[in-house]
Amino acid sequence: MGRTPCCDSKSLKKGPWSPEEDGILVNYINKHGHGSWRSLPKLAGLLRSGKSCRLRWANYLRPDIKRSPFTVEEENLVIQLHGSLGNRHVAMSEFEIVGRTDNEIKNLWNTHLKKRLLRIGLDPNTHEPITPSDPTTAAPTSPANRHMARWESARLEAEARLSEESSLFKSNSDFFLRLWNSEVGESFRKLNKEDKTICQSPILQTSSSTKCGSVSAVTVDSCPNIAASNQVEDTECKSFKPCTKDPINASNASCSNKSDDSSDTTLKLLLDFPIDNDMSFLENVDPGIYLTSPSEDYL
DNA sequence: AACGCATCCAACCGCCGAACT
DNA sequence: TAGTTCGGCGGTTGGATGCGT
Repeated sequence: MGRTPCCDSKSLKKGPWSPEEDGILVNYINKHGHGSWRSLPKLAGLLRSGKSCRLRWANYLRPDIKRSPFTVEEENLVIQLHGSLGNRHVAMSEFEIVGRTDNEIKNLWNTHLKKRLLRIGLDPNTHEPITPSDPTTAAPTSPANRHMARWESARLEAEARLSEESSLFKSNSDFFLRLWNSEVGESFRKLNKEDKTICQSPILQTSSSTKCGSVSAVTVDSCPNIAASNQVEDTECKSFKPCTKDPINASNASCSNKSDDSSDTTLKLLLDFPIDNDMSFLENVDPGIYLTSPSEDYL
């Protein structure tokens, strides 16, 4: 019973890839496509596991990978998306951040962005300001830091929104085609077909850290207009507060049992995203604190 | 120059669901 | 249907490199 093993794993090579191996893999895939990763190493003449070949190709050799450093816009987008998607780096890389691998995004998050959030007083897991009552987090939460945290949240929110709006209007048809073909579209299709709540969809079930109830509260906090106008009354996911500034969240907005939700609604939610962020909290604040604001002090 | 520490990132590991026999 | 492998994902590791003392 069961499949036969593809090869003797003991004879497989591990560790860094040599340029020769890279060349063999690239040539083979260019000629034949990767096909079955399981049989690729044998057919290509590599002493590697199919898994290793797939990783090498996906994370390094693929021709559409950007090798340049992350831009500030990309970094901000990653932070923003992390608030919505959690650690679903693959979804970020495939859907939103073109040319970046999930591994790159993962590394960026773990080495830079997590620390950046901590430094401005935000919990990287929840994206909420760290409270003094939380004994596991030692970051200071002085009034100045809290202002900085909210300031940074609002700034990231606005930048991500502008970025997405611009890409949305640049290629509307392409955007919605991608949206429909993505997990989001699949969720809509399943929703209509099975009359189930999207909270039970594989998209959300597979998310380890951002299941239905853990969409970024900071996002909502920093755009109260949305929290008030777009918050979905939720029977399945008690704490779900979608901030529908992005397609993913737009889909999450159907987290209620309203199975008649449609892409029209999603589009409306997207387009209804308020232009004005509530920056009133910046009033009555000593302007001096912005001299060391995060935007001037990128880590 | 030598050392220790911090950071980066490619690659591996472990797990899970799908696919296969 | 059961047992096994495959493919894919998120988490983690460890060697290479940079930087400060």
